[in-house]
Amino acid sequence: MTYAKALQCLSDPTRRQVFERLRAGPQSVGALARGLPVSRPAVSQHLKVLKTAGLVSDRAEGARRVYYIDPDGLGELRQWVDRFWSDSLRSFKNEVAAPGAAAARKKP
Amino acid sequence: MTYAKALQCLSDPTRRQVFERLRAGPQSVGALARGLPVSRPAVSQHLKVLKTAGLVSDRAEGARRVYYIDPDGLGELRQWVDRFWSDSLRSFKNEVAAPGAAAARKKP
DNA sequence: ACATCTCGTTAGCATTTGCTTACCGTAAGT
DNA sequence: ACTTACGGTAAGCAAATGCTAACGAGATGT
Repeated sequence: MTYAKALQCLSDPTRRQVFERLRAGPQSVGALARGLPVSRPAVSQHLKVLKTAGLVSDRAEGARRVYYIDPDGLGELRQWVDRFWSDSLRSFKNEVAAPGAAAARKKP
Repeated sequence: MTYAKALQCLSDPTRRQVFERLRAGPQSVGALARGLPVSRPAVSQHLKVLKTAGLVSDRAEGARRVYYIDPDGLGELRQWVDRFWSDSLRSFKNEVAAPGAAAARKKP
């Protein structure tokens, strides 16, 4: 059920930008904010949400906090999408072959 | 860039419910609304959004419209998540091996 | 022709959400 | 001790978002 949180997190564009910037490697909050069009507190709030979704983790490094991507949350999302995609592809092939074959139609 | 729309679509819980109900097979709007805690127009609006994101398609069947999952939108999302997951897993392994090795630290 | 069923669209409303500005605690440097 | 750098949190606000109720259009059946 954690894929739901992951989806909601990654739905916001700027939050997704924050997340994608971490793809290059661990970074501090200030470094992230410097390359984004929003303020530093905004980035901090986004990181908080990303953390509660299990998408990132953080580690103290002196005065600054370094954030990095945590594969756990992304893994669950990946699993959900993968299963969904397999099922959908199968039922879609049946669909184009015999349209409405799987539908619950009252009056065919 | 369509994965962005897919993410925003699937972030809403009820919209995700609509989408997951189509997993079983093509269904009409009324049939979908009957099993959900929201009104029929709400379902109709959700389907509209899902359609513009390439996640579903529809076909006229007499007076009613039957919706079904379109693999295109989901496929792009899948691709994006897959790539992201591979990269993240790799950099995460490097991370636990040598913490901060990939980080851009000004003062090590 | 009339009534019925199905669905999309609009207007309006309540809630949520992302952002900024301020403030406060902690860590390092002098 | 004082100052500076870094980042989390709270308050407040403007914008986006999802919902319902009401209406209109097209197909089906009698």
